[in-house]
Amino acid sequence: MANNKPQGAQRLTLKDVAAKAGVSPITVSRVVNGSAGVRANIREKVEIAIAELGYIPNRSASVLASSKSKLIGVLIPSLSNVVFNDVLRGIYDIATPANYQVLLFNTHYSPEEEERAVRTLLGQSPEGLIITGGEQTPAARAMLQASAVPVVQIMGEVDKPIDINVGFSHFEAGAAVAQLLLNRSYLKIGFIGARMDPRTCQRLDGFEGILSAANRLDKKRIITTQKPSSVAMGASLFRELMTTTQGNCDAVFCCNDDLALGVLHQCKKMHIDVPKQFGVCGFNDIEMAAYAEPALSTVRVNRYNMGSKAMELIFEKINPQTDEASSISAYINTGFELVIRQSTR
Amino acid sequence: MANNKPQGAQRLTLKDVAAKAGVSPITVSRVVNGSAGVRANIREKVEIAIAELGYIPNRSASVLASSKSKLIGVLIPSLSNVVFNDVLRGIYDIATPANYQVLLFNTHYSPEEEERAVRTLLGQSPEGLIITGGEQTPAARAMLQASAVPVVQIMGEVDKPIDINVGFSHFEAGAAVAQLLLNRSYLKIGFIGARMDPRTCQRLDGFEGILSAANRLDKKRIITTQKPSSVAMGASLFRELMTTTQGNCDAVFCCNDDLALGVLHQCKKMHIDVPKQFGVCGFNDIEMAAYAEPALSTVRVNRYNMGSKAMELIFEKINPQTDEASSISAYINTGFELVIRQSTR
DNA sequence: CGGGCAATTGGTTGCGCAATCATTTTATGT
DNA sequence: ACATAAAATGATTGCGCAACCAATTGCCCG
Repeated sequence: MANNKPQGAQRLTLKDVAAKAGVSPITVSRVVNGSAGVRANIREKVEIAIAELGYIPNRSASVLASSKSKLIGVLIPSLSNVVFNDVLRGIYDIATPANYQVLLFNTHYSPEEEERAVRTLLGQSPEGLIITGGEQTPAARAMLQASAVPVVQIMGEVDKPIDINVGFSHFEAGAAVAQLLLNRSYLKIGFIGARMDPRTCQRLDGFEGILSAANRLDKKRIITTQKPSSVAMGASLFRELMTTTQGNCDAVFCCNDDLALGVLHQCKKMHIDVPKQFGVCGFNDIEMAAYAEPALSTVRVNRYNMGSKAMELIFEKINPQTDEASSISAYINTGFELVIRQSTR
Repeated sequence: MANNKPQGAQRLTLKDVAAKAGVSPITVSRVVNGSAGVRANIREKVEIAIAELGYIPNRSASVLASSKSKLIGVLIPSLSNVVFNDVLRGIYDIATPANYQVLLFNTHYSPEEEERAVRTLLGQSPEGLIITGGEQTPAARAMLQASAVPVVQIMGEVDKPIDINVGFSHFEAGAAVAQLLLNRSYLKIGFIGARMDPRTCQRLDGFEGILSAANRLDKKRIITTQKPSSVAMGASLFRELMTTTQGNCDAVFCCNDDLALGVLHQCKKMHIDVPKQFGVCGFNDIEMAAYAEPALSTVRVNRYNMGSKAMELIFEKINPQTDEASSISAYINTGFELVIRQSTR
């Protein structure tokens, strides 16, 4: 039995505190909200009453009365993907000190779930929204547009931003990797991708574009799956790549580092020499990339920054510091950077 | 300029929808809440009006009026630690389909931040709380006790649970690792730990207990830091261990797999043969553990389960299915499991 | 075709708080 | 000490919704 909790304790209100402190409810409200204009001795009296009673203000009532929610809604497609950890950290690190709360939804890469989450979220009068990518359903987009709430689309560069867009061009990043591998004189370059969300597809597009321009594109070397990404999946897709191409492949761009780590592992097992015989490039630059054997070449991305910058922009919009109201440009490019280690020649 | 959003659109209310549909507000409310007892034709009329107007109910008003929030508060100490990803996934996977929302707070391993978060959270009339560990401040504990909200403490076994406790004994897990290393005839066994949160300390305690009983404990072989854990930190602490003990050490228990991966990396660099010359055991069994070289022995833990089980217990408490009101035992042991791979003989 | 009953619909009220404006108290200067 | 301004405090009201109970409607049966 774990039922050592009281039942139905009557909720304390401002009035209770006011009675105890011998002031009016509104004065208590002012103390709670830290607004100036309360004499020190009264403030103290009220604070003591609050402490003794253990009063906790009712947020719903406050939001309803003031229509200020101090709430930021965040929609991300996955909780298992480490990438979003860093983004979230960036968001929380800015939001929390400002006394804002974060309501987080996992959309599982589904625009429909995303639409549902947007609807739910807008019901809470959020003061800002951070959403992933630009593939909202028309209905979700319409709600967002109509809402008068600052919206930041993060992660990728988006075609027509709803409001603000913070991220980088996955297309260009994919192209840069293709160019890198070409420059290192790999000739039969493949691609391994899992999950294949919109941003992964953009990387593939950019990648294919460069290869195709160099007359080096062979679609047989592109192995993808809708299943989630993992190290094991990387190893498995690599085996598939080797089978499909009958070994006629000398480098691969993996859509993330987990996959690439799996490829590296599999290469060792198959006695394929990386980077001489075979080049491997990942994406994201997770910590393990530097500690792999050989160390993994990859693409570094400012995940933390995307989150923190998005939050900062929302605050800037809520509370314009500069005179020219919205000097915020629609697209903030957080960039990317090739990190060349030992898995490519 | 990114200011393509309308300003101050008057918020739609039940009344607006009611007027449009030609019914009373309360009927609209019933449709919105999906309660039975609305004739199909009226329901449809209302639904059309909702869709045309794009009405979104105001959650604060609803919570205030009904004191049902459909909100679960979650307090975790870190967003960067992968461990909590899995826990969170477990929580969300149960909460979301039940139409519950999750309000997540990062306490940064600080009981003070935790207390603040508890206060904030209780102001939102949550229907359940999931918090990490049992080291709440007295004030936080008191608020929690007084709140009549189901509280689940997760991750570790807790001395005196506030309400329900889901986790496993880190003490026993640490002891089990010590016993394992002893059994594999390692004699000079060390410990490497970062962050040193309460659960890590419990693992160390259990570990020391066994070594001490076997007369094999040497505190010089225990290297810890308060700094966060990482692969790099593992390598660094290992170097420190080797310096401090002048190489008089033949195995190490790392408080998590990241650290252990760093140790493995450093061993390779220093040409130390794992597992013959030196044994390494990690903790958590993250995916990379199996793909390390040599594959890492570690301790597997049901992280996802801790989250999902915690949520299920909250639902059970909110909405008792069984007749015997609270047949929930105070402590649910999610267990752990030694996973022996190639980094130990 | 009508009586009786269950199912459906609506009116009123209050949830707890903050905005607004009115009132009282305090400080300042002469 | 008094006038005046300035600051602090209080009273009233409404935010949008659901609970509660009352009124109405439709349905089924004889």
